[in-house]
Amino acid sequence: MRETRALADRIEAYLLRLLDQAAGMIEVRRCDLAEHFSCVPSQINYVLTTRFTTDRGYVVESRRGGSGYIRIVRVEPAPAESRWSWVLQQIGETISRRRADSLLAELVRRGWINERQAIVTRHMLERETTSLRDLEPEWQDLFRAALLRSLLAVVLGGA
Amino acid sequence: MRETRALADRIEAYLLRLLDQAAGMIEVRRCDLAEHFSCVPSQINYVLTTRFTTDRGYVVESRRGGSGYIRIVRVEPAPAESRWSWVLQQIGETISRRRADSLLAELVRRGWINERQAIVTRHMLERETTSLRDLEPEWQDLFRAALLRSLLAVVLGGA
DNA sequence: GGTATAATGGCGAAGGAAGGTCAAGAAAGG
DNA sequence: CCTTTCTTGACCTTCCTTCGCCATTATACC
Repeated sequence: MRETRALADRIEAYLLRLLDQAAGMIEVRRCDLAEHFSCVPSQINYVLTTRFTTDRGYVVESRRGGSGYIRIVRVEPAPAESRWSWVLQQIGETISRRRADSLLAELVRRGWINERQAIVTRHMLERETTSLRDLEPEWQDLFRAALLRSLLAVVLGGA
Repeated sequence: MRETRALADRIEAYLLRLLDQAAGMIEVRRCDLAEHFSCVPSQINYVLTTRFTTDRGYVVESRRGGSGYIRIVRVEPAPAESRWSWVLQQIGETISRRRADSLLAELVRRGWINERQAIVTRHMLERETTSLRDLEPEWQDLFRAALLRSLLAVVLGGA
């Protein structure tokens, strides 16, 4: 007996429905969900890691131990999917100072961030990268990329 | 019959409420609290050591023996000191994941950032730190501190 | 004043209650 | 077929709760 849709899809749909009803933020218990769908608990993790990713505009937090929980938050305003993925692509795995600067300039030109945000971001990028100047150069570009991704996630995410 | 929230959380909430009512400084008796929540006294110690830490801006003093007490003081930034410099001081040179979580929780409690900002920040911290997991641990804490400084600079408008 | 006793609080180990991770195999899709 | 996606199960980590025993202080009694 084959289900029409994969279990993972049904769990995803269920969580999305809950999110709609609850204004974008829910807390569930992994074991409850697993029981509800008669599956192993780790199936829930699979759904979370494949469906509720940052790229799609979700943040998942959890706590272990007694009365633990899993919290799913839809980040608002959903960082306009295409916009965000474009930015991620521009940043890539590593990014030089020069490329970071020009990317920030481009974001301002497009009106995605304002001048002030660009200035603060540039400043932090510079300041914190040099604070780790003892690190080998290849790590620095990796680090700058991580920093820039995070900063833009916050700025573009309206946080 | 399972409590929705963990006992430790309820005790924390209770103490925070008392602190608010009492302008940031309270004295309680461990045994009274334990009785009030129908738990063993050491549960109180657990709450104190996990919730009312220096990272979150609290100082706990106590005295044993007859008429002993536990005093909890919320440490506010000195008037001359800006929020930003207080935050910088809390972060320090390096910061663990646990301490970062604590600090973010306290910033939310103080109303300096909102829940959503904290969630996104926490998530970025986690995500980007593990993306550099091949780095030696001491660098990771250094990196986390840099990341947290930068993110909060943007969110709080510091820098 | 010294000492015994009662009244506090502190500490660390042990157990329980969640959730997380990883890898192997099955199913589906191309 | 071959690749990708899904599903499961065994084992791990984190957080909470309780318990037993220890340390310190005030006070009553001599």
